[in-house]
Amino acid sequence: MLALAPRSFVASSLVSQLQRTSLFANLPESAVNHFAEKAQVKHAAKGQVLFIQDDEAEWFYLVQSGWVKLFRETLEGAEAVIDVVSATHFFGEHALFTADRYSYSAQVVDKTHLVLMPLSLLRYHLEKTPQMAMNLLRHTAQQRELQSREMEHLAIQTATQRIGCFLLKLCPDTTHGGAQIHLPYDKTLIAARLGMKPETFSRALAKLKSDVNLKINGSTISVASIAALVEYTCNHCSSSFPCDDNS
Amino acid sequence: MLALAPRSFVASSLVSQLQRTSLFANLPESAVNHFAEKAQVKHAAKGQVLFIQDDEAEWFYLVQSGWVKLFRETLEGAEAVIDVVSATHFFGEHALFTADRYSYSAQVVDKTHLVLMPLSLLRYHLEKTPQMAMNLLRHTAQQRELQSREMEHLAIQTATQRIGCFLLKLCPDTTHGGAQIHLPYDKTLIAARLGMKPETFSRALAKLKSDVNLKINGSTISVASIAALVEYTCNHCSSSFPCDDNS
DNA sequence: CGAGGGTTTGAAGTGCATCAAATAGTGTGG
DNA sequence: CCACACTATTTGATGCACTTCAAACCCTCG
Repeated sequence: MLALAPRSFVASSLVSQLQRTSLFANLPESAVNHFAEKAQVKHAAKGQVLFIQDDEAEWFYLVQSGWVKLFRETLEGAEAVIDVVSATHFFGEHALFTADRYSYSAQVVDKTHLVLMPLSLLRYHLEKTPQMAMNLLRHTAQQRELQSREMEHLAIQTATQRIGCFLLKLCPDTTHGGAQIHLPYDKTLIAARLGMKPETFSRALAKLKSDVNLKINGSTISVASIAALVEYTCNHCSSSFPCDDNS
Repeated sequence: MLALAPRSFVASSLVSQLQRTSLFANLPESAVNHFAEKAQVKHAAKGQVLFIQDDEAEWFYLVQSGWVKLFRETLEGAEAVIDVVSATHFFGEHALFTADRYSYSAQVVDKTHLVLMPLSLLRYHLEKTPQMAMNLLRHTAQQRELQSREMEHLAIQTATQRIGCFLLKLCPDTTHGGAQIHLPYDKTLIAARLGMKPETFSRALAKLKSDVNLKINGSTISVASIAALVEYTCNHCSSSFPCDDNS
């Protein structure tokens, strides 16, 4: 859920952008064009709320650039962050299966470019274009897989280990030895994303720093040894590193 | 994820059983027959392991009766229970999207009747029978929805509240006032299912008992006031009761 | 009746949250 | 370019929730 978009993503045409996403891959060009015609591009600033839980759902969203927080709130004001999505990722599409209501809220957390497409069009093409149903099915199944890993993490890992896992997903796969990474968004938001409080995040990151030899400078972190981080983190997870390869 | 099968489920013919599941509903009869022909019925005793994580996946499973635990294990032996499934529920089908390997282990926790069907047949019909793809898509999307609620619970609810939610799902929807319910499986397993230790479960249930006036007799529990339980539990959740209506 | 697993209870420790306050960092208007 | 205002982050002190380890209890089944 943390993969970053290729640099060229935003620069290319809308149709070509769509074709490079999991949902529109290998679709008849006419279908992709149909979506591109009905699409609306929207530019949103930090803090803007795109929709809230239980809203009637009309659109689903593709992120071109930036970051969007997907979350739920309880009556008491506690917030559960479901996901934080970036370029090439979709959200809101699942409202098709929840009586056309969004089941979470979405808020922009950084300057963001979005593509809005009608859910009705998606529904139409799910029926009409079998490849689209297969694409969405594959996509949804993979999301479910990722989610169930996160459930496992919440249930059996410590805060420090969850942070380690988060950092590992930010390391380029090709890297051996060490890596220099950059936190993609607010530490406060990362904390919420990992199911902990900001104070806990701060302390747990400090612990990780001393335990596996990190250098931390604001939101830039250099990992001396990825192997050490893997050992620290992944031994307490059911999957072995790298665990995010959806082949 | 806790819905129980109608009593008549096991008694009916295999084809009719299939047709009453979300995956086979509204399918051409020829397709359902095709699955029924290739299906194997299997009877498994408590403790039997059906497959383990990373096994090559050949079958997906429908539960006719009994209970099956789906879980993952870490190197250290910690166990995360993904789900505990009963009659009319499927599992193993998602291996289609994870390179034909199961991504969790499955163990029978009570005398269980299963129907095994080849994943290859499912793959074939997903391509050939659009309604089947739509059915699986709807099913997967709903599972994802349920999962994300559980993630929320793990992140922001206390052990006691999670137990309250679990009990509420066992109450017949139609009930007003009070209800008498029966825990469907081991308390130890329920604890694991809810992401806590058996000791914690025991103590948290005792707390719930005194806080919302339960009567507990072994695995039989009577709830004096469902409303009280709802207030205790659902105010700390983003969805309002009843939250499991997938319309 | 006895063995073994499930369940409860107790005592002590750990991890995370909470509340409060200090510090660092960022963007703004002057 | 600087000072201020505001937010993000860190740090400290304390409390609660959950776990751990250990032992007792209970229940079922051979």
